[in-house]
Amino acid sequence: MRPVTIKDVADTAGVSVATVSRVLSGHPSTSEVARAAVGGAAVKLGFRPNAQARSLRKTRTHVIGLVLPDVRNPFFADLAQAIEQRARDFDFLTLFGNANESVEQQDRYFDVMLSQRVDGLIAAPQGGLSNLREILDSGLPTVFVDRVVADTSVPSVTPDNASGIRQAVLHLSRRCHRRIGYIAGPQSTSTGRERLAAFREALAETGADNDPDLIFVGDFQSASGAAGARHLLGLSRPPTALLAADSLMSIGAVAVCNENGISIGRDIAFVAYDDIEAFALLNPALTVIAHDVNAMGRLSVDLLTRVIAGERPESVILPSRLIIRGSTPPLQRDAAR
Amino acid sequence: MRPVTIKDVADTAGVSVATVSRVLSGHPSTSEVARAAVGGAAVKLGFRPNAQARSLRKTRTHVIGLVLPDVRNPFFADLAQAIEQRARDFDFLTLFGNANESVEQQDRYFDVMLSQRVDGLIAAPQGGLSNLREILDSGLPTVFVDRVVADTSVPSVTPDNASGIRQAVLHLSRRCHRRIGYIAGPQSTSTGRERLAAFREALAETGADNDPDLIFVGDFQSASGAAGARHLLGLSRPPTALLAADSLMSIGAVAVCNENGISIGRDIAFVAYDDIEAFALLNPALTVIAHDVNAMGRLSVDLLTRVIAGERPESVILPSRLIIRGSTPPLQRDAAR
DNA sequence: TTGTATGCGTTATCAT
DNA sequence: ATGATAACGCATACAA
Repeated sequence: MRPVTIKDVADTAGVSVATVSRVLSGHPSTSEVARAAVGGAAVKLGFRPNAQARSLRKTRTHVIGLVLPDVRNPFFADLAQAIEQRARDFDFLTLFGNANESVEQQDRYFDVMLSQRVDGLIAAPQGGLSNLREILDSGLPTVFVDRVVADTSVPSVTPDNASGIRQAVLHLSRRCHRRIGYIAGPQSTSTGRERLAAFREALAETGADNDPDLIFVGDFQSASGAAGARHLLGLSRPPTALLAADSLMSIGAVAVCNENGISIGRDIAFVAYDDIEAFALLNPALTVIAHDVNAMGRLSVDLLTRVIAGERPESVILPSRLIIRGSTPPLQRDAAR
Repeated sequence: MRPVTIKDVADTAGVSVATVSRVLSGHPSTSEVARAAVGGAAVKLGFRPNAQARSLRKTRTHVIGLVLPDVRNPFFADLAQAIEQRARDFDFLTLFGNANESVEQQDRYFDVMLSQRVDGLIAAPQGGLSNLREILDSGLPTVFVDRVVADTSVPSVTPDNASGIRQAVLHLSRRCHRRIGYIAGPQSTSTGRERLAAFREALAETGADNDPDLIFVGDFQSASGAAGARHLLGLSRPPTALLAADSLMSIGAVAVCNENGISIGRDIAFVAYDDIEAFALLNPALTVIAHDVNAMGRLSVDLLTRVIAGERPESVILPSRLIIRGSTPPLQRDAAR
């Protein structure tokens, strides 16, 4: 079953390949009869232009690459959806790579994107500059989303990590919590680092306990959230409130609280990062640090199109918003601890 | 910044393009000196083979297409992850298309996959045969996953929908529920149809109320789950148990129960389709119809590789398992209704 | 308006 | 083992 080529169409339409090409790409210099003949032949033969051949000839592929750390993380799934939809507006196909929170897989996808000659790249990177060297050297238009790599001039769209964490800690502080357990993200990511730094600053600002034991560094996966909760709850002086740096770790942590019969909202306060739909269903519902994921996706595509056009757009920081729900009631008798 | 080609490498290595190609593709007929020279030049210039040109020349692209209905649905996100990881084992890159539960977008992605000349296609289709005509006619190796299209000879990997629903209804029946509200999936999908049919059969088998009002047809999105719950709870004779045909609709339905102060487990029983992590966190945790999503993903890739190899593998149906949790306690005083 | 011919970057055939 | 060259499918400069 040999694929149908432009030559086959030309033969059955009784014209040259050049005419077929012109008709199919909407070139103005085509006669009515040619359009009819070519159109008919193309439909009859079920012709599909070969994208490889086309983008070999032209310089552009009309494909953008998207490298994200983890599709199973609802935040990134939503982001992928938003980016893909927006890319569609610009007639870009999104080639999606899931790095699975692994630097090796991320690097492999960067390689693939280069080989596929994508017109641009949107990535939520991890690790340092080293593995991105080739991408940046190649001149491939690139935009970072959610996460960034320091010491690059790559435009980015990121959440206001510092503000989000600060709002959460201030809120807990107003609820009289002084021992706040923090399940941090991996320090190989900018979000992991920024959120942890913001947490420490907020601790200082509010005068809450700055106890190293109260900080557990996870890896943005639910298992590490569970491990973090186990560590924190097992402390001789356990925290009265928990704050986790992403949704997956929050899920793991909540599961551990449930297993141990520790009632969120009554025995312990809880704030999660990222507002995923299921968090509102919990009883009590979870207080979260929320973002406009859709805007984040749209903006990253918009920035990328401008980079492709040769501009150097400014990076964007999107506001974080604390949504207060039942998991962080005013601290009562627990304060005695 | 013109991309580096094999010609550039040949020039700086002082050999012909043929030799460069042979060295780079590991052809045995190469000398040690040639390997060294080419390798050095390639690294020095940061050469990336052009995948377009390569797959234009060869017949294979080493890319498989994956068309799924909705990345935001955790079931499909997990499935995408599993498929991608397995595809990697076969050195296949996964080109991902998100149909957004829309037939038009699905069709557009089918088109794209054809144009990109993917080596194979895995899809969870919706709608009828019509829009798949071209794919099947083209001879593109294809496998269906989760959903199927009737009257095709496309191998598939699907969950045992009938068994899953039947187990759930029998379980509720044993818990003495006789009025079970069902939030069905769209009848344009095989899963939507099969699950609804199974529900009706199970109703007959258990002798539970077969009241048309107790069936609400949604679209697999959370908003329709909410609408369904509102409809069912507003009935003059409301159900004592709710069953929703996917995780997103379950989320919407649970949210509505919460809003209306209807306590799941106490005021109403609830069974959700698909075992997503957050469902175990709810209080009480949700009873679910679960599947081995990872196996489903792996198997679909395995089947596809066999189709690509020219075989005609048998379709696979994976077992459904009912995981009983707190949301479906024995019916007590509510039975009076 | 249409056709001929060339080139995009790579692989493979055929000599050497 | 290596080099020259044709071919993959398409778009376009140039001629007609």
